[in-house]
Amino acid sequence: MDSKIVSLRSKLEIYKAGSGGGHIADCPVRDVIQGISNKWSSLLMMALAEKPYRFGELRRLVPDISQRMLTQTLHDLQRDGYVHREVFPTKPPSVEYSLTDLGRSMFGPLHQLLQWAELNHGAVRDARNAFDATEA
Amino acid sequence: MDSKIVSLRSKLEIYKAGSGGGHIADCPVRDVIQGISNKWSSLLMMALAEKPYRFGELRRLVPDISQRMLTQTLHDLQRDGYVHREVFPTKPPSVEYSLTDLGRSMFGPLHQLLQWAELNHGAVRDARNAFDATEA
DNA sequence: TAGTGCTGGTCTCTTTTTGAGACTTATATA
DNA sequence: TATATAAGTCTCAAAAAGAGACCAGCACTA
Repeated sequence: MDSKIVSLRSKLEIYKAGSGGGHIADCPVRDVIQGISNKWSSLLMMALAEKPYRFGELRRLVPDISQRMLTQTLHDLQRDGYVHREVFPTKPPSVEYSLTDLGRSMFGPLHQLLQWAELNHGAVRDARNAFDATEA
Repeated sequence: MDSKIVSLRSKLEIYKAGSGGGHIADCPVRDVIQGISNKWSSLLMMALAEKPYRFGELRRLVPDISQRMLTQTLHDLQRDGYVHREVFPTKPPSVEYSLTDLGRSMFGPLHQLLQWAELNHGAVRDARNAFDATEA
């Protein structure tokens, strides 16, 4: 058994134990992971890892995100310290979003996962097709 | 510029290009990532990476997941080929969930991200506190 | 000078997703 | 006979996400 896995498991146990008054912040791993486990976070991290982008550029880059969710996801990423927001006093004012050091640090492992996805999407698609064929 | 990032970026472009009739499956990376970027997937992967678990055990291990979402998330993980579901003909029948080879393969990079979260939750918490202090 | 467009959003409304919790079926146990 | 257990499903309420109108301030155009 990998000791690292056992270590993460123990974090899970901490939360499990406090089923009475336990709050999500009691499990640090969950607290951090749930901040980036949503539909748009990893996609925006991927874009910003390439280079800083302005609000409108991100909107065009990810055409199926609503303005509302783009605002909110960037706000959340900024709050967690992954993204820096800078307003330039142009007319009209423009806003640039870029990764912070913490954001670049987090993108390291995230990037590994994205690469796995790129390499293995075939296997996942096949599994999905096989599953759908047998259950339907 | 890291050529790997550019490579992933090009995948994003493919989807961007097809804004007319583009479907999410046109971007393989997004297709795979969105299957695991949700509230419970990584948590259940983390649990099952330790050892196989039965339905009721998982429910007790993660006390704040609803039975409905546990069923659905396991179903989705099984559909994507990460999880194997086995029914044992006991009375009443019991069901065991375990990782497949594909699931273990995906857990490699996911685990790196979980470890990052474990190591850096302090920095994230600090960033959050600082942000909340200035905006309030 | 009125009209138009650009910026980066917010506001409201509708649809989708999630959560809470009762209910099920078949068997074992008290 | 009453109760418990397993692994769910079903229904209804609450929360989150998506669609799209709307906003302010300024520059450019007609």
